[in-house]
Amino acid sequence: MIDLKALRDDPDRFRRGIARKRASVDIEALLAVDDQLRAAQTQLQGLVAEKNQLNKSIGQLMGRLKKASDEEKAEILAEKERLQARPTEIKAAEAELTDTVRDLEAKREALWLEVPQPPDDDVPDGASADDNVELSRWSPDGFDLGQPFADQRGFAPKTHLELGEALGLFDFARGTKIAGSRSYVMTGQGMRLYQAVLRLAFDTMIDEHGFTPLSAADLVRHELMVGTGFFPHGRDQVYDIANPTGEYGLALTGTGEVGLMGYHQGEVLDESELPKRYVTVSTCFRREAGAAGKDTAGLYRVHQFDKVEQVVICKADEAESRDWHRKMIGYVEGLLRRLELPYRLLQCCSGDLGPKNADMVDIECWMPGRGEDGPDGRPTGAFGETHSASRLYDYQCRRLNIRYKAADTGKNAVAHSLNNTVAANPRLLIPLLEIHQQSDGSIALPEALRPYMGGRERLQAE
RNA sequence: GGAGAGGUGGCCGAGCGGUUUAAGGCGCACGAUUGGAAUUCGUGUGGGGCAGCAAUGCCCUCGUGGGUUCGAAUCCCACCCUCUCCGCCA
Repeated sequence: MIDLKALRDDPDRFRRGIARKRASVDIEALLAVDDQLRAAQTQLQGLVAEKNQLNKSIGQLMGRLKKASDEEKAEILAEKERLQARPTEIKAAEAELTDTVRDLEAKREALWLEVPQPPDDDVPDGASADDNVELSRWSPDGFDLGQPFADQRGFAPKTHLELGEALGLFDFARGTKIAGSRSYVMTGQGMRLYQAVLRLAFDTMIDEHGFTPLSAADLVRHELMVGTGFFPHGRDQVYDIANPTGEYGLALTGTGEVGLMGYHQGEVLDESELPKRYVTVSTCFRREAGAAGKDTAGLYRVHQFDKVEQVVICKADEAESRDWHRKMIGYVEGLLRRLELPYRLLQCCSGDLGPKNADMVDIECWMPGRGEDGPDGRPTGAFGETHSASRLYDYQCRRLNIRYKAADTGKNAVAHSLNNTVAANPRLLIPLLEIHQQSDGSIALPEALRPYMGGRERLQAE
């Protein structure tokens, strides 16, 4: 939700933002409704003020009634009759105006919610993910992203599906018995690896980066889904449990961000408490509506998964927001390096940002078993998105009503928020298995994971 | 699931149709007193919105929404939420 005052002051900035995001939102209609609404409000308030004044007089008059003599009482009551004529008159006009105001408020709200956060000026312009810009890439010693896997390692890579089946790490056939398409069972050392990656990611955020671990609910009120910006747009991606008795139901969250941001919903924090840095590991649920037939095989796109997520709530300062964004991306880079996984940073273009973001950087890991098939009928490898770092400024905190008392002015200000994946499984297991596979079909485990794997150095058929 | 209690400002708490622009207290801020402090005294102290260059004025807000009334924290209806006890339960 954008700042309406900012829109009034500089509508052009928002017009540009809408064009850059390839959105179609009627700013002119919003501005017009806003003008009408404020005029009506002013008029209504004048009427109510007059009514209140008169009623106050009546109140004072009636206060004298108790001590009054009989003839004074008659006078007072007659005076009251006379005085209450005008308030009665105002009431009728007021009712009509109130309807107008409510109607305009609803219209304004609907248009207002549609206005996306303008992308930052340094976000490259573009229509879709195809226009995203690679910022950097990294790969561990001994792996060259410019060379085919087979050429540098001396054998053709297997896909994570083939590896997992051979090593007994997961089971799709039985998974679908339990939960239908896009479901899976992590088995044996596969389940252990799954947890090892999450634990490494989680512990690193706490011990090395000072984040506060939280466990908030994954089943949350609709109100919070609206506040975090996943409702109403995106509702079709959510497993939603309508409440048969009340206005609000519950929904299963698609990311830990929802619970973490909901923690401070409606609060006024003190500036000295900021920044708030939270990390959680949560189960995420996504319908993947509209993705039918896409990435159906394997662990890439599933309905239920687990994710370590980081969130920062900081003061309303662009430089500080930008600084946190870099840091939060840096934490992930550190983790991926420790996991010895080749990756690249991708600057999302304006058209790929979504309504909430001023800026978004995706991190993609190299997955040798993904991508188009080569001449030998085997996949040639491709980058696949594993992380997404969002910078939202005050857009989300305004919806959630998360504010803080500014130390210098003493005024309340809407805070800024950011979020980024730390590790999402099972997807991150794809590059992990595919990159670290050996010619004998075993998986060499990066050193950082070994303590979480009972000291094992590799996974092999047992 | 059964039974009951309750939602008032940062917190505690009074009010139960009109002199309430929500008493009183605590906390907090500023000021006075003091050599400095404690004490004491004084002043101020929620949020949202509209108008205005501003000072300021006004409107809304006593869980939420509706109703009765000239007038609602107070009366009526519906809903939401919280707590306690019993039952069930990882």
